[in-house]
Amino acid sequence: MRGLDASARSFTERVWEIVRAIPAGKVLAYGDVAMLAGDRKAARAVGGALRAFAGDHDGLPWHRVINSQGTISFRGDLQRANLQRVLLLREGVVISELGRLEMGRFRANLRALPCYGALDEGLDF
DNA sequence: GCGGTGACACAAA
DNA sequence: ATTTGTGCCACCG
Repeated sequence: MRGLDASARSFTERVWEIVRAIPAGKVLAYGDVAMLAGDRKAARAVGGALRAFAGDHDGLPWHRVINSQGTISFRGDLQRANLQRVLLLREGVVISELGRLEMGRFRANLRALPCYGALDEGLDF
């Protein structure tokens, strides 16, 4: 297996590393990040990891992470949602008027990203 | 250690 | 296609 050592860093740090590796113009679902981070079911915690980042050092393309339905998660923060939409459009990501994008076309290649033992859970992709 | 919280996912209705 | 309910996890009091 090509999984890295998950215990090397905290879940949050793993999330940051993975998100940092998402190429411009591509996106990933929270669930995808969770899987790569080694926890298939921790999609929700991924949001927390990015929340914790809020405002910190730039360089983390947090806007490239959306929900599995191909839409931006509002969760009450319209400010952030708008910014995220603009940043994605700026990278060439096509978003419909309903705020949805084609995952099949803009989803980043999982095999090209850091992976923390996701395969141990019997998953493959 | 326990219980709430939240940028989620998925199945069911 | 939409709306609910339920499961799951890391963080923070």
